[in-house]
Amino acid sequence: MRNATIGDIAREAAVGKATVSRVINSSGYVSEETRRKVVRVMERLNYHPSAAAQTLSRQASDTIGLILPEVSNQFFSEILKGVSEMVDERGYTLMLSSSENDPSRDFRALRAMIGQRVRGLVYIPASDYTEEPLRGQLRRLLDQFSCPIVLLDRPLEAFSFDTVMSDNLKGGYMAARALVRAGHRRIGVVAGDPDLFIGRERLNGVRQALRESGMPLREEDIIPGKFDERITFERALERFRQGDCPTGFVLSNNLSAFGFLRAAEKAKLRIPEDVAFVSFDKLAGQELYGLPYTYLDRHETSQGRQAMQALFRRLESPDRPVERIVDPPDLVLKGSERRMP
Amino acid sequence: MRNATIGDIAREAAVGKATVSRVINSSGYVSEETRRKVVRVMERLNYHPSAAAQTLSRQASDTIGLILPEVSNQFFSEILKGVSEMVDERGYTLMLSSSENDPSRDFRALRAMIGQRVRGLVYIPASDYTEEPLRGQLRRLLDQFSCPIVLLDRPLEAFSFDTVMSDNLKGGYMAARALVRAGHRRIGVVAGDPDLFIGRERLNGVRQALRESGMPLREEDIIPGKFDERITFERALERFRQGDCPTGFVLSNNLSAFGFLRAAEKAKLRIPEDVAFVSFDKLAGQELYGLPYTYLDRHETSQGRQAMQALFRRLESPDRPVERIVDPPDLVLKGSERRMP
DNA sequence: TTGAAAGCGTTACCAT
DNA sequence: ATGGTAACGCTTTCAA
Repeated sequence: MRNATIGDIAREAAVGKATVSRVINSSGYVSEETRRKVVRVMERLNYHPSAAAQTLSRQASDTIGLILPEVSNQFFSEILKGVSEMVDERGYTLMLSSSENDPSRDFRALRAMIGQRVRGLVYIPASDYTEEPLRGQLRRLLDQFSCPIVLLDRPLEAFSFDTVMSDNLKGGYMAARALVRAGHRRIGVVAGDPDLFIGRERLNGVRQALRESGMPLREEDIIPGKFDERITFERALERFRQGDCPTGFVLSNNLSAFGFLRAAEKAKLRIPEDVAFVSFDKLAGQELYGLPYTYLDRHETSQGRQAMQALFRRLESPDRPVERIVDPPDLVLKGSERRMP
Repeated sequence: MRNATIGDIAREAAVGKATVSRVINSSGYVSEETRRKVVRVMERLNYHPSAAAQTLSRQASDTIGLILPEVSNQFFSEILKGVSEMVDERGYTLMLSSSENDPSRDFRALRAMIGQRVRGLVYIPASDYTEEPLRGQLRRLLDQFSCPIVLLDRPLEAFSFDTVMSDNLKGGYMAARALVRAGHRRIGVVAGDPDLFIGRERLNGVRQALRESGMPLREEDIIPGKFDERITFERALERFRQGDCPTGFVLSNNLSAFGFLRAAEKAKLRIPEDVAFVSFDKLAGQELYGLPYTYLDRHETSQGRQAMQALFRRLESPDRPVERIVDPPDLVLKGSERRMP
């Protein structure tokens, strides 16, 4: 049973399609009487305008695209929440794609969004795309968007899009400083993916803080975790067993924290007695476990909302200067940073 | 700069639009030579067919809709992951809406999906809609879908859609039995939302197990948690302070567990020495904390995939009998169920 | 205040 | 094997 069309409504209400259209969009002149008549018919026939037809005719859709690297990572779920809320509030519709950190899936998602002619795109790239030919391919794809694009969480150098991201340098710095203040004299780090700017940046922040504190980061105290739980687990465990460890670590994100904590447990290291840490990103329900867990709050939901706001701002004034919103994290002390004698 | 259209391609390649269309869809006859020529032009012009135009013309979209109650609840994130994976694999596109457990937002989401003329809908309702007028409104909306609908996680009685859900009765039963086996002689429950079938069902499972074990559930041992963290926290704390408590509890979902654990901590009750439990749903990263956490694994990602598979099955054979897939949870013993002397 | 008709970018039918 | 053309459901312009 076909859905009612504007033609059906027009016929039943004995008016022209144009009039029905005006009623739908509350645009142009329609006498109150006609309006009511039309509305009644629409209700009777359960009329819902076809988004596809509207998009085609208006040459603009009501869809906002969101591409993110991992749907089921709590960090991105919170971002999704922020984006989804605002999309809803403004009466848009959300098209979601997950790249699972894979550039080819990232590109596929981009192509799908182009096909949808999305009204705006919030994009968390799977990679930094600093190397050819990927970067060129990305540019070609991004050029196809005739709508605003906001980069979220991961900036893309050499592209000038509005961007909302954390202050990663400062974050790394704050985390390391917290450990220093707690009295640690040797500090290590579970580094994020060195292929990602945000990974290097956090590491740089740590480096800088340690240098300033006169205890430069040693190469052997950098555990390459790549923002991956398993890799972090393996490397951290290896490092623990090797001995001669720092007393405190900076962890680069929530997945690093998972891996690190598993490794610590396996190595029978107590937190913070045997090994202390400060991590980027909270863990769902961390408060409960009695586990001390000091972290940098990156306001994920708020960042999602900010990205959408930036998108809407640009939608309204396309010529405004490019925006880069850099959100400084908040340090939340929960005891895991402590130095035990 | 407009996106290229099929007309542009046709002109540049000096062929008819129909031919270009055949190339796009690999349908009908096109000589290899022409095909190549057309493909070359499409690549040169970065051609991406307009999804809206295709939808309109084919009278069918490539979009799958997903409506869920809470985007940022880990349980639903995992479901989202399963759905999103399959949508991707089959070359569809995902439209996501979150109702935040609010029927009016639920309805709004449904209307949006109708407008999109989605090809299929995976629907986790915000409510059971057992009462009028809501149920009637829901029916009117659902009737507008000319595509398959699969109910996920929460069944809707009086509607005969394909359904994928947990075996909640059995889950409640298993959880309570686990406590009984562990030696508990008095068992309570943090009940889910009594307005939801799944909430009542889990409670019934617990009741049944306890009755069979000759220690019927007492009214005062039912803590009304409503699947809400805050409510559970408050009620559980109240109950703990009141004293004369069961030694073990069944918790109805992950949010109940959060609230319960916070309350236990606040009341200085140790797990499982002072109070034991078995909960529905895992917690992200629970393994890490050294917190014993016995739970029922409900295979969320798999359920998401199963829902999509059911959807595709129905898409392929619309006349097959209605399917109800009831997934029994797995009990994962992690020590929180233990009875300490 | 209203309606006829053109156009949006495809697909599919029908000729050729 | 190919192309012209009429849909598809809506918006928008223009005339009335």
